[in-house]
Amino acid sequence: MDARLQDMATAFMPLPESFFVGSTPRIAKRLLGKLLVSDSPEGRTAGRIVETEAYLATGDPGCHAARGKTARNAPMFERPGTIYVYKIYGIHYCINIVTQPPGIPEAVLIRALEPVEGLQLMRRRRGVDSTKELCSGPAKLCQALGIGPQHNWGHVTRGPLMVVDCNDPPRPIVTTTRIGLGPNRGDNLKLRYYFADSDHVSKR
DNA sequence: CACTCGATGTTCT
DNA sequence: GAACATCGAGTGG
Repeated sequence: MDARLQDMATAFMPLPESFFVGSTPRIAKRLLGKLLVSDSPEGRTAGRIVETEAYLATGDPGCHAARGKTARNAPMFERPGTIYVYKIYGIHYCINIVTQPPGIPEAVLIRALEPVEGLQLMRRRRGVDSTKELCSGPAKLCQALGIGPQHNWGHVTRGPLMVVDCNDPPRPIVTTTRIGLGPNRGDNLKLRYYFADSDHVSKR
């Protein structure tokens, strides 16, 4: 294997399942700065994770699994690293990564990316030009990366959707309340995390 | 800028 | 029926 291929292999080595073991808020913070890489027949798209939210199995009425297992939330009960894609408001998709052992439904919602690779493909899929508009929201980034129901039940350690460490230096993180939850649904819990200096988060 | 509202499928009351 | 981990078009300041 020549040096260039070696670099590629290193650069796109997915994080191991053990990365997704631990307390969910901790994993949500640790995911900031990692790359989400999506391969499809149209090409590769990738972005740096700059905003996440944690959803907990207990004491969190905003969690999709707060009232038990359903056909929709069943992937949340699987192994750490399992991909949970759901449809919201009938038209958009959002992606979560499971963070607890089987039977404990906790996950991290990926809320925003800084576009890194395949920006032209992202623009085509999104129908917008502005780089800031490509991935600055949970449904926007799914559209930009071509994420849909075909990825549900998948696992981020085995393509076509992977989380990759690129050894970025640490950056200051803001911890605050989650977006889009109504009253009494855990809207007071500080389980949202984003890079303070990022221009690509969904909301300040 | 801020705000309202429509799109539309699944889940829950 | 109503709510929903959203987005974008439209309106008004």
